[in-house]
Amino acid sequence: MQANITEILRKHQLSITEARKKILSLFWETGNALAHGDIEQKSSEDFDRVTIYRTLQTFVDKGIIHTIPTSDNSVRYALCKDECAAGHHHDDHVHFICDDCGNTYCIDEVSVPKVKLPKGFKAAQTDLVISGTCNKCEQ
Amino acid sequence: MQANITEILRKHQLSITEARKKILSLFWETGNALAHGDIEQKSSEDFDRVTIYRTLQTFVDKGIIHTIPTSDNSVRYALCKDECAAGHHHDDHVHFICDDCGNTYCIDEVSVPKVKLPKGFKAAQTDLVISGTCNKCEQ
DNA sequence: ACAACAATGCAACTTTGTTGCAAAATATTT
DNA sequence: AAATATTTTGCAACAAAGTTGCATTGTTGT
Repeated sequence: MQANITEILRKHQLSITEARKKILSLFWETGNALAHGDIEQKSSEDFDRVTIYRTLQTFVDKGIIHTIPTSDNSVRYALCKDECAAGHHHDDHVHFICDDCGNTYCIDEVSVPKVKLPKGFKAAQTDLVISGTCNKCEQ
Repeated sequence: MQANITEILRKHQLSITEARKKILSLFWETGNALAHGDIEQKSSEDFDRVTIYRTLQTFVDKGIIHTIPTSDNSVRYALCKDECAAGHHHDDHVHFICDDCGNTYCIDEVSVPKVKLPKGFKAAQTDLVISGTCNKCEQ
């Protein structure tokens, strides 16, 4: 696993640093998406806020993580599938944000349906974000 | 038109104030969605920042406008259709954000497709946000 | 081990969003 | 139409989020 993480960094031509290893492993451990604030809480003793900003930006640029739009001004980030590369995101799955626990999931099983846009509109990226109650909060 | 705006406010049991009239008319004039920042730019001489925050929040609560999630920490707002009421938003249309000009459109012609979620997940709201090139920026 | 390069931390700053409270505006009552 | 009650606004002060430049530290390749 630890080997796995350095491998990912290497594959994307990033130098192996403590901050990057730690932040990347956070994504692996938690499984679901993280907001900047989440990461800051879980590693504020280890790293400066600025480093987190820059690391997340780097990961997005390199196609290691992708952003998930939200309506509450707290963009979430989640690991990309292997097909994503620098500048080419292919995260065509549904994202689910639980109103209860706040967790954000990538629903890989469901893919985003193709949508026909009016004349002149060209889609580059499609984001389907569903909010509601997740399977853990549901009784 | 001006009559129209006060009518909308009255219909939602809001007192008629300069700030609300101005902000609401901004939405009518521009046609497409506005971020808080946009409104601040277009009316900073007339109103305090705080008033804009509160007014937008009030409009969302009352079902006059709805939010559009984004990946850049700048939630946009757009006018709701008539069916929306306090606490009950029914904005099941697609949103389009142009990467070029930054404009955000409500694509009323296209409605958000129903999605089947894994067991235990219950959808409360579904947002389909497409980014790319709009019909004005497309040559 | 060394030089070249990249990443980090720090400080200072800008922007964005929030809260309490007094003043002003709007609505309601008589 | 004036007086009262209620709501909204502006201000100030603050908190949180995000950015930038630069010196220091860490990483990489030879």
